Amino acid sequence: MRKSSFKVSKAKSARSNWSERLHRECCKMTGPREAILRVLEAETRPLSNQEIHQRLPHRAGDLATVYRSVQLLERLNLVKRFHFGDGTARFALIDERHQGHQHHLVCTRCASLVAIGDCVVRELEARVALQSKFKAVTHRLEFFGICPACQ
Amino acid sequence: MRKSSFKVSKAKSARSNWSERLHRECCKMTGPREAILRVLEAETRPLSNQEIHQRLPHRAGDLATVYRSVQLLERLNLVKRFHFGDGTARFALIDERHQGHQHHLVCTRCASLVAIGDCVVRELEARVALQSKFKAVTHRLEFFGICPACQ
DNA sequence: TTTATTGCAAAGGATTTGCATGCTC
DNA sequence: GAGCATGCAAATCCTTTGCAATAAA
Repeated sequence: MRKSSFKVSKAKSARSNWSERLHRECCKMTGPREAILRVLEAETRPLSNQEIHQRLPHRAGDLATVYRSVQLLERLNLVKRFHFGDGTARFALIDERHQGHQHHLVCTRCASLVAIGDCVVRELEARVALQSKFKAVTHRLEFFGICPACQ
Repeated sequence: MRKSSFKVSKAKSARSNWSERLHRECCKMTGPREAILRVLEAETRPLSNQEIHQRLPHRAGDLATVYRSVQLLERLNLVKRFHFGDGTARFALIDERHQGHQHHLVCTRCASLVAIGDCVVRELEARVALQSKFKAVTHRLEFFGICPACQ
């Protein structure tokens, strides 16, 4: 079956990509880290540290390790951090095709996620940077709403 | 002097607006609440609860009261909450002319603030809502950078 | 073997809450 | 006077950190 074999090879390559990315920064590919990445791979919606920890295979990683790993993975641009406004950070795997820059529509009831195609803010960002004389200007844009299932 | 008398009357009307807004929701205009609003009025950049508390006139409000008041004022749409990514919420008075919908460019070093003229995301928001079948779609957009003084 | 990483427990910081007292309306 | 708001202290929740033990390269 074409489809499944494609999936397997895709998964494999993702895992070795992770490993490579880690090694490039003198970090090790450990059990907990791979487990965390798999948890994030299995769920599209952003997960809190707690939620990641709960989904980990039995005894595969302490909560503190989840915090540390997720922080590392963020630095390596493998995961993206979300702020929904409650004081809890949530994380999702970055879609490689968008190089980490992508915006989302998030359901405020169930936290399910829809990716928004393009970033229309880039031009505005350039203009803003120019006019304000700020350097290293970035932006954060998220949409919120109530998804069909929760309505 | 025209300018200052204008300022005074503007301040007065702002204060009675606050009062009115509070009464509309069966809330009282108390000493601490007015003091907090004045602190926010005096500073354009968003302040944390701690910072608000420190700027309060002597003994005019407990830190817990600041938390409670700011929460209330947010609900009444008098102040806007900012998340800069460190785990601390910051608050600023809402500019009435923008009905609470405005975007900002924030300096990541000193938290100084520049308001961005228009919201270019409105149209995109409508499109997003339509395609995704989400209801009550809103968005949050902030720009970050390093201001001229901090460069 | 060397060095990064983990687990555990404790600390830190922001925020919330319970409750008796005090203050607006 | 009635009911909301405050002060104070304790409790919660998320997150970070120190350090000895462990696992990856």
